[in-house]
Amino acid sequence: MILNERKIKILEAIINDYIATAEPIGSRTIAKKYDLGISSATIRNEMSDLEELGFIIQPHTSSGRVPSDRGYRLYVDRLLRFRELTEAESNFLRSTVAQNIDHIEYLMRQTAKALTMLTNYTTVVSEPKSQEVKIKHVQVIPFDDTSVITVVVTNNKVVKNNVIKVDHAPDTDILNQISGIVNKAFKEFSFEEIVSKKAYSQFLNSPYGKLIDDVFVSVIKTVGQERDMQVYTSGVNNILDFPEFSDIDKAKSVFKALEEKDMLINILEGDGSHSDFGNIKILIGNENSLEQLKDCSIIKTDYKYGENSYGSIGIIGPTRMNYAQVIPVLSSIVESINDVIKAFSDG
Amino acid sequence: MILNERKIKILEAIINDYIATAEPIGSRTIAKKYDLGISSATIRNEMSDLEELGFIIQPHTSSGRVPSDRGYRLYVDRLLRFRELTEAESNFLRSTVAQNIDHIEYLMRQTAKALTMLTNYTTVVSEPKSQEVKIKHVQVIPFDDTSVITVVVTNNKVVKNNVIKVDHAPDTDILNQISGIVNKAFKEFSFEEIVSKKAYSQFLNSPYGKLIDDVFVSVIKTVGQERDMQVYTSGVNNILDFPEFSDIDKAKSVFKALEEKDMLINILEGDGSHSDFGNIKILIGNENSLEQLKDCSIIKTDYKYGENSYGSIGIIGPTRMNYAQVIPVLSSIVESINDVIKAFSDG
DNA sequence: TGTTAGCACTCATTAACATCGAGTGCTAAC
DNA sequence: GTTAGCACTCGATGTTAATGAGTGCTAACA
Repeated sequence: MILNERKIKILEAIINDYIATAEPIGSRTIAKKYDLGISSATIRNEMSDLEELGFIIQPHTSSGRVPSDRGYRLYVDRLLRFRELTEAESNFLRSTVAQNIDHIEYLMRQTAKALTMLTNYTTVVSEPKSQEVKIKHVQVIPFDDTSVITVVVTNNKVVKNNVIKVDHAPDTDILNQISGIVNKAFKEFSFEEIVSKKAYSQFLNSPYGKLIDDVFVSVIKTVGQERDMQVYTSGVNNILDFPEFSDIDKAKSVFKALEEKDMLINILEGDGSHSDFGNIKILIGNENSLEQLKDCSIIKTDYKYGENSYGSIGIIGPTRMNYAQVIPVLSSIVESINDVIKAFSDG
Repeated sequence: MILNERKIKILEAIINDYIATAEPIGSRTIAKKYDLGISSATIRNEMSDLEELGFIIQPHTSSGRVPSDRGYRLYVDRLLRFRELTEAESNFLRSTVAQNIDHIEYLMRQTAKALTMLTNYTTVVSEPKSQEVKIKHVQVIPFDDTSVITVVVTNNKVVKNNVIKVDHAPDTDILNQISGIVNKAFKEFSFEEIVSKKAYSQFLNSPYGKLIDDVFVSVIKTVGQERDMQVYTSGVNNILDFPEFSDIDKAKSVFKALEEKDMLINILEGDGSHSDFGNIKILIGNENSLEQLKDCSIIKTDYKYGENSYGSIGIIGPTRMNYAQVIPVLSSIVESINDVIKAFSDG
């Protein structure tokens, strides 16, 4: 059986309609609504074929048809025509990025918020990470009599900090010297040499040996820490607005997947064998590895922030999500981030 | 009509039962389950009185009774007997606090998580804020050729940072000097004098005048910024586990209230005229000012973190939440925070 | 006078059943 | 190959009756 032009037209009609209404579509509806020049009976025959080919599904005998994952896949691969962003939408995204480009945390949060606002789906944004995290600078800062704070800046422009307890906090000058020692060590020695304390053993017996050791340990801990990988979500509750999740248990299962940081990272980093549009990857329904998201699609991509450092952005909605709109929106904001970051870096 | 001992016993039975089952309670159930030595008919009469007094409500003629907000209020004020925490629970809370005491962000997140784990309700934790935010220390840190990072530590041990663009980034020594200037200014001048640039006008014409000005502006912005007030939530989706929110619209309305940061701050800071137990405040149903949370109760308190700096913790559940358990749990974790912070500060 | 057994009554819930209508597959004619 | 026509399916909707948990009231009792 061949997938001729007419079958594709019908499939497209079904998908477009289903995206808009979330209701199974019958042959008569198509015959009336789309001017295909054929009768409902003919459409009926074609639909029967489309079902056999696996592109549509009949929830029960005597109901209309609903697109299958495979149907959406064909639609996304071959039929999709993007909806252009309006001037206002572009400006909104661009200014969101521009206003927050100097602060990665705000940028992630506001990006998530903006995407949710424009799409009404759920957005997930992960912190930029490089293959190899490099320490750009460490600074030890005084806090009070018995504690100092170490601040670590990494090559992905992420700033982390930790409090260190001391018997008696040294003054700023001493702390600056210690900072100098630490920075020098991170420049001149390998990570292993630092972990083994070889890189700074000579300082261990100095009056501030204990503090210096504490600072190194704290920095290593901070950088190596998994608990630190931030992921922001926005619009999780929008799930409840879609009729496919009006069954509370289905909604719960999606929520479960979206509430654990590990799961979210999984979603964003999970395979997605090939890129669908430019750098954008699309996972439809069961293409996704998470059982809980089998009724969802994920549209995701990476953004660059800092040298060699990439974070991810994903938009999650029901499989019948509005691909034609979401992809340009996502594409646009990533373009903005890359542009603005570049302009920012160039001064 | 007087609220005698027997009526109170019956009310208590109704509330305990309703907290456990979420089902309206009838007179026969009470007669059978609780050995009050009176027949269901007598209980019926008493229940009728209790309804007239406003402590219980009949959802419809011929159904059992359900506690009203006023009923819960009486229960909380006069009848509540706390459930002691087990050794394991105490240890869990204490170690959660101890492991994160050096980092306010983790502390907030893990506190929220731990409370949700023990109670199965929703937890909200807000960042510590002092009446007056004081700047403990400012440090300017090198990043790359065209940007430096300012790190601001405030008296509530919160660390904030901002990227500043420069034409050509000075070396660490110069940045340390600049940090020195800034810190000195914040020590010796009033906030107004800094905002008006009077405090550092003498430096504005030096080679690094532009950068110095940028740093001051950035610090002021950082400290004054409302967008920065962090609030963490945990277990929001647990709402769906309670039958009172199996109506998806009711759940949505609660979610709405819990998804906006402003709302959450509102919840945590909202009045709550008097403290119910020690420093713990309880808002039952409509006692809460948010319409969306009229079917919820909020149990909240403050914790101290850093000098004169307080954050809030709130636990939100249905009005029939397990007050007897939640209050000791909340009480315990705050005690832990205060203890551990104290031990930590004392060295 | 307070308590209680008894009884009529209420009303949400559930099940059984009929009806409706959107949609199908199949057949026969064009 | 297309289509009109028709019998059939099945979810959705509505009606009715039965069930049972619960009430309020009354009259008798201690």
